[in-house]
Amino acid sequence: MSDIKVRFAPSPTGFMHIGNTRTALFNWLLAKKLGGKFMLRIDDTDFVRSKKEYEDAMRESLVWLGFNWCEEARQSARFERYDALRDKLIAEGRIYACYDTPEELQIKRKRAMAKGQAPIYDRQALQYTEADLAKFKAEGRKPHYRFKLLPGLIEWEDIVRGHCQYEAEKLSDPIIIREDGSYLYHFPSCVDDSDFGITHIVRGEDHVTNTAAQIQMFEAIGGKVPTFAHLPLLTGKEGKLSKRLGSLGVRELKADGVEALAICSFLAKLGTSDSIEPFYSLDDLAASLDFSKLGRSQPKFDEEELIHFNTKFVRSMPYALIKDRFDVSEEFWDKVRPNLNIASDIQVWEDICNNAVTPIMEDSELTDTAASLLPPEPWDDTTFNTWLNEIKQKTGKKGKELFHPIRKALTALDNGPELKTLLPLIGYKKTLKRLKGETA
RNA sequence: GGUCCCAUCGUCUAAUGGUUAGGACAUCACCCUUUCACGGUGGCAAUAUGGGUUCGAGUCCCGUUGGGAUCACCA
Repeated sequence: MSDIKVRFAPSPTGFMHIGNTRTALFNWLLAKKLGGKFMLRIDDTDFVRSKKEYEDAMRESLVWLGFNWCEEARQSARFERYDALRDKLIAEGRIYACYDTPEELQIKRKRAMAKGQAPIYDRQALQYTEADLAKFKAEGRKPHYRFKLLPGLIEWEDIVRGHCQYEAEKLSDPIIIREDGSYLYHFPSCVDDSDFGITHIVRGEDHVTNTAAQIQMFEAIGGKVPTFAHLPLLTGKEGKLSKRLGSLGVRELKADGVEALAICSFLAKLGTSDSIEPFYSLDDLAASLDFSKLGRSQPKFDEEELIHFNTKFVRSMPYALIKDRFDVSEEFWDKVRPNLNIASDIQVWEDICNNAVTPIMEDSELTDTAASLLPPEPWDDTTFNTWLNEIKQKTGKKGKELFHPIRKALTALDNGPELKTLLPLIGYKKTLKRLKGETA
């Protein structure tokens, strides 16, 4: 076992959606491919927005998707650890108190931008006088805290972006502790990644500038800087699709009959030079993972395409994947699956073959004739053709006029598997009754 | 506006500076199927733009245009 370890760190402030899923997927696949571990971390430092309901739903989605995790942590249980490191860094001068109000900061930002300058924090807090401090105290103002970035070039080798570099001077010192004392994302995330031995961080490219700041944070807390991979963000027709704007929930997709593995196959290959094709196990998908095949531009995610792909996925899905979900035989599945749109439609066909169907009579004359000519069982491979030819001769009907009324009488549907394969599944008795217009 | 990133068929992408610019998905046509489908075979379809470097540029350089990210007391 290698010491490779990755994590998926959702904040329980919403449901699992397509953007989340992609991030989790790439992390899981990387761990699998490298023989490493995948851990789940609940980033619930935002008490206001974090909800148990979301957390539960997230786990449920993760399980459904097949992303099993071997370890779990929760940030809200680790405040003592963060506090200790916070105090250490405050003592070292790397974390400093600020008393600007959000309004003041906003004004500063706007003013800087209006002047064509970078809207980065001016570090006024580093120049407070005793008098300033006394005044804030008298006013009852509470501080928030920032992490002080050291000047210089911050560099890293990104698995997907290659060499990356930022000048620390052009970045804003990130706020890491709110006025109410609660932690923001940056700091706990670095502490945890360091403490839990995370070796690779795979996330969306909306985090690249965060990475620059966090590299200094890892160094400040004496942690090892992990290897980063920043995935190009998915875009939709309406613009970007991120964990905040992402509207396409995994639960909804599941409810619509989209297979977990279809989602994974699709997301893993979208934006790569591999063609999007069905993978019927996550292990196979992991084996095919290759970051060098990822493009650098932002792929468009189209739900229609996913749905379409899912249909293709289902139609060649092996029996092993559905045998515990539906009570049908392998033979039945193999015969009917080329006509399914979603897997659960197999139930519809199961019912048509084994339960009562009220036929739809389009051409009674034809179906009556068909009934009178229906040969008794046992049937063999030639039975259907022979039978149909007799109906054709007797009625003079052919093509669609011949097939459609029979199909409607037998299945009450417009389309489906070949009648030839369907007939033996329905059987003589039901066939005969339905041709006569009886519910059977 | 500062910083960072991106730009090839409708979509995802391939192409050591030399290819008829390739593949996949979609689409269209045809074939198979005595029906709808499934399946099979083909066709259509692209280097954003202006300069430069070079014998030769999708590829290297500069500009322009367009897009995205970030600059939150969100993550």
